[in-house]
Order: sequence, then structure tokens, then C-alpha cells
Amino acid sequence: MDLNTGRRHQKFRTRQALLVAARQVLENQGTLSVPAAADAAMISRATAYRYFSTNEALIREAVLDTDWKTPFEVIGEARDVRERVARVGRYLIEFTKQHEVAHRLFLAKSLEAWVAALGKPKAPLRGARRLPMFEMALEPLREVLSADVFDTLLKSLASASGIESYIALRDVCGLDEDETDRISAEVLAAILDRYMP
Amino acid sequence: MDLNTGRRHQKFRTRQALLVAARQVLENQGTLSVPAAADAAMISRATAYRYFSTNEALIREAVLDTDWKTPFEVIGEARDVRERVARVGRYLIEFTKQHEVAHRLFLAKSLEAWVAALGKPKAPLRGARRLPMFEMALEPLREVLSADVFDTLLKSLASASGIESYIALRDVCGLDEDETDRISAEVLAAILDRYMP
DNA sequence: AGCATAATGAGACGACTGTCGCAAGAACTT
DNA sequence: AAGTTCTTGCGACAGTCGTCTCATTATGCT
Repeated sequence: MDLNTGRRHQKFRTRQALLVAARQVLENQGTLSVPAAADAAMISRATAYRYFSTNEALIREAVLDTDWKTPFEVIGEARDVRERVARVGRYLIEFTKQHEVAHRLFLAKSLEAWVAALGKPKAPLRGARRLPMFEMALEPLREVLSADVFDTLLKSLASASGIESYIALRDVCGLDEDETDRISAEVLAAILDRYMP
Repeated sequence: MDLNTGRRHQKFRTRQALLVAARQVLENQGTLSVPAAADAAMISRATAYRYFSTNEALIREAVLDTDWKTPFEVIGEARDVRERVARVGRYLIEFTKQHEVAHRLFLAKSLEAWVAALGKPKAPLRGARRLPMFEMALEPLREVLSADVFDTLLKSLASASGIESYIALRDVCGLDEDETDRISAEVLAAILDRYMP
């Protein structure tokens, strides 16, 4: 279904109704599925699947894209690279906590989709919103570091933040919220310091 | 069902049959479920569920506990802490790659179990096998660092390794296998260096 | 206002999951 | 060897998911 061809308003309305219902369902029931959102929105399941063919897509658009700030909003006017990176790290953890259920469900569905797509040629690759965010935070180092080192630093920071890192700290290490914040900040600082001139 | 009370051999046999079948199914079909393992083992589904009530438990026991080395086997005789930590890090990545499908499925099921157990008082907490492994790697620092710092270092390393870190590097950063190895090693080295006297 | 077109709804479908009760079989006890 | 006990298998069950077909409705255009 092409959202940009005729009858746009109708499509926009049903789409919005689905997204609103999805947020409500997730809040009330602590879980989410396409059929559940469809029922809550009083929309046929068949129609709901026409808009969001997977659970994953629904969660992403209904919740994870909500409240997501731009790199500029997060980093602000900070000039110190350490401060810029710290702000991004804090924001990622905070955002993860704020929508923890959605993040966990989304990650679970992504992992299952990867397994299901094993034989296929498709590359399922998730959204990588944290990369541009860290990239902007590191901008002051762009001319200081070689392109290779810059890239290594960027990927290192990305690999030690966000939902995956959060899961490891909470579920594997068994830390509480405060300790999670602390260790996450320490790790990012350690990575950054290694490459700071 | 208590495996340590009478009729042990019978239970042992059916249990083994299920585990063997589970490995085969995972290898052949690229996925795994309790019913699938039961069918492959020619064992009733009801019985299979009596042994492994969740998909998660089956995957863990059938695959993730297989080939898992002891900290001593991994670290060997290395005395240098950097080398010890590097060996653990390499082993964790290697082990993750070796059973990538199982790891992804297991993590997915764990995340869903967490969400499903939201209201309940239960603490689902996963196994945390990498903690004792890093702990032994850091043993030479035990008397050098304060207990707090030692613990922070341990948790930091654990949070930046294993399947979660691997997922971030592959799916979010889009790295290939070699780059994944490289960045993972760099991150662990960066964390360790921050705390090394 | 009327019409062609495209979105939607209703319902059924097959597949899978997890649970249950009850009968049948195997294993330990004496 | 016989009896008891506990595991096991069978089959059925409800619930969910994702897909499909076809009729119905709403929309936007002339």
C-alpha cells in the first residue's frame, strides 16, 4: 500500500488510529501485537496487517519513534567532547528506560526476524539511530583523528550503549537503575579517553 | 518433576534424547521449539514440556551449555591481566559466533519472558556465566584494586562483551566478522586500561 | 450528484503453542 | 514374580497468529 498516492487522508487516519491504539495496548496490557492493536483500534486485522506487516514495525513506529530527540536537542551547545558523548550516553539510557518494555519487545522481535531470515538473501539490519547521534557528538574530533580511528571510536561507543548494553547490565550483571547509569557512563568515558588526543 | 528421585535412568534417557534432538533440529531447521524437539525425539509433547517448560530452557541446556569452557581452560597460564582479559573476550565472541542462532533465539526468548513476567514478583535474571570468567581473568588485580573498583571493572567488561555487544556490533553498526572481533577487543582493552594501575 | 476506484471489514482457514485428563506402559519394591 | 507407583503417550482443547477471499463501504474525481 502506497501512502503517497490518492486517498491519503483515509490512510493517514487509519494509520494514526493504529498507532494510538498500539500505545494504549502497550501501556495497559504490557505487551503488544498487531491483532491486539487492531482490535483496540476497532480495525480489521486484515487492514492492520496491510499497514504493519510485523510486530516489529508497529512497535518501532508507535513507540520508539515517539519522543526521539534530534542529536542537536540532546547535545545542545556543549563544546567539550567528553560532555557531548556523556550527554548522548545518558540520553540513550534514559530513553531506553522510559520505553523499556517496547525496547525489549522490539529487540526480541528483531532477533527472531534475523533467525527467520537466515536462508534469505535479505539483510534485516535494524535502525541505527544512535550512530548519527554519536557522530555529531564526536564532531569536534573529526579533523583531529584519522578517518579510520574516528570510525572505530564511533562504532565502539555505539556497541557499548543503548538497549543491548542496558540488557547486559540489568539482566546479566543484575544491577539496579543507578548502578546501570553509573557503569554505562564509565564505559563510554573509558572508550572515549582511549582515543582522545 | 524431580530428576534426583527414583527412576533416574528413565528420566535421564528421555532428557538426553530431547537434548540431542534439539541440537539436530536447530542444525537442520535453523530454529527450535519444544514441540519440534519432541517430535524429532519421537517423544510426546506433553512429556517434553514436563522436562523443558520453556523454549529458553531447552536452548540453554541443549546448546549454550555445550562446549562451554571453564575459566581455566580459556585463560590458561597467562599472567598478564591484559592478555587474560583479551582471551576471555575473544572466547566470548568466538563462542557467540559458533552458536549464533541459538544465542539469538535464547536472547529473544529471555526478553519476551521478562516482559511476560512484568507484573509477577519473579526475578527472571539470566545465567551470568561471563561474570565468573572475567572475575578469574582479573584475579591478579584483586589485591591491587579496591573492592568497589574491582567490581565496577568487572561489570563494565561484562556489559561490553558477549551476545549483547555482538548484536550491537553486527546489527546496529553493520560490521563484518573481522571488524566485530577488532572493535570488541578494542573496547575491552579500553575499559581495562582505564582501571589498570 | 453520480461513478469508478481503492480501502476496509467479515469470516474462515491452517498452523503453531501450551495445557489438560486419562489410559497404558515401564520401572522399582518386597 | 506380583503389585504398586510413577513416567509416558495419546488426543483433545483453547488461544493466538498470519493469510486469504470476497463483499461492502468510503473516498475523490468528473
